Amino acid sequence: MKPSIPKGTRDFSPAEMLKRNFIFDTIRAVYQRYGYEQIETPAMENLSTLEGKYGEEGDKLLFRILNSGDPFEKYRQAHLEIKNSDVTEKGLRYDLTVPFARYVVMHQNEISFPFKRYQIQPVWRADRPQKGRYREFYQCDADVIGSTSLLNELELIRIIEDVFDTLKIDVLIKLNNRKILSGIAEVIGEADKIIDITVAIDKLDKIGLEKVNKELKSKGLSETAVQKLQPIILLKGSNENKLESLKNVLKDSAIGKKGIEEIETIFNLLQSLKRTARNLELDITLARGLNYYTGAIIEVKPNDERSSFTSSICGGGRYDDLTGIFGLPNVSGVGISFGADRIYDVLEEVQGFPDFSGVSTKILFVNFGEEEAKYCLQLVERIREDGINAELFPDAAKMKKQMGYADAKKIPFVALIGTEEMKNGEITVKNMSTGEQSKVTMEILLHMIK
RNA sequence: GUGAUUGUAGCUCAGCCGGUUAGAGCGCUAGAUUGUGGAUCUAGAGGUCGUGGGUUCGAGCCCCAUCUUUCACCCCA
Repeated sequence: MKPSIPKGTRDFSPAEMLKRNFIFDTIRAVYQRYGYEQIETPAMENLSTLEGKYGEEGDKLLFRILNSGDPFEKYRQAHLEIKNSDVTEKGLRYDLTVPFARYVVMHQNEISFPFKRYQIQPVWRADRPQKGRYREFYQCDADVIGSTSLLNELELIRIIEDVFDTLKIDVLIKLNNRKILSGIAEVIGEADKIIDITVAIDKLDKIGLEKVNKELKSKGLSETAVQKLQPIILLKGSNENKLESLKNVLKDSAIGKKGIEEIETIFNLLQSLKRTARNLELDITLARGLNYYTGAIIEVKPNDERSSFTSSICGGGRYDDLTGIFGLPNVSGVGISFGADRIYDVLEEVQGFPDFSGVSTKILFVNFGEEEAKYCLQLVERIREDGINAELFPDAAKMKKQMGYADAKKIPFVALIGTEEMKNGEITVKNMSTGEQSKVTMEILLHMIK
């Protein structure tokens, strides 16, 4: 049979794993520097945990796992109609936030709040694959749960800056607040249509004002409401200018004013760190994940001409009551998630990966035969004791084969030890990039390849 | 879920109007070179033309279905 893998999934070869680990290691190091602790949760969750948390669309994109055995058998025999819930009760996780909420509720007695956790694991969505969209991809989440302080929002923004600074990706961080969106819906007299409004204006960049207005009307917004909305969604200028305008627009909305206050607090905190925040933009058309965000909404996009990515590579926000549905009310959380696979694609486009040659094996010992190999084994052990990656070729293959192996694997040094070297206690070492070759002692060799 | 698009050697791709035994470059293996990789030369291996049907005297090429690739919509990391 011809081997294949499921649609939207990928294999990762050694060269790709070096790059992927560069991303994971960077994010992990930053998370740890800010005091976040790692957890993992199972690949599969009970469907009761997942269903209804991601909206109608999300439910369709859940991978459901068929119960083991032949779950259809008894229904078939009795000629009964079969419902999904009869044959599947588990599903692959769709994101890391909902499983985390479940984790917090189940482990609430072991956790001392506020709990700062990070989690780097794959998630699965039965989406049609396309640019930057896979059916299996890694999310790198950090959340703070059990604290309403806006210092957490500030910290997450600083984490985003640190990660992309380290990865050397220019980004634009967009910030909004769900309370501002609620305020806007309120002042235009369409408070109950907030989801329709936010979904529509979120597309402003993409489809333009005209189509946004058309969508708004098709969702049942009145002409006057749409007209009232125009100056608000077209707000331009600096963050300060936008905030001043919004204060005026939302002066009669308590919730709207609260949202403005939160945004201002975050900006002020950033300024107190003497950060210019030039890559931080207040964007009131930013809606995202409306299903559980209640306060801050964060989205990060690449800001580099060489990248064709217009979709987000990191997103997040505050959700006031995510654990409520699992029976633990009044616990607020705020978090972000880096999309590792999209960051990978961006780094490829901007050629931002460092050179990984020589990060693996530093020296290969050529195998000339049983006796020589046995002798080399001790030397390889000695080199590894110093923490240097070294290997002995397992077969007494032809020199051409062994040298070719070193070449293909970009191993910078090759040691050749035959009967002559064994007798004299020497090591013939060849520098594979210059072609130079010399006879040295172990001490000198260690110095050379360190 | 909707609309396009792709599939020929390990990889990148040719393949004429439907016509005999499907080609190239790179890679791979072996040799030139029995203790020396990359460069060169020589030889060799490697194909169910994604899969299953159909049309035809004849299909890599046309038709249908299906899987897959890529892209857009919806939605999203």
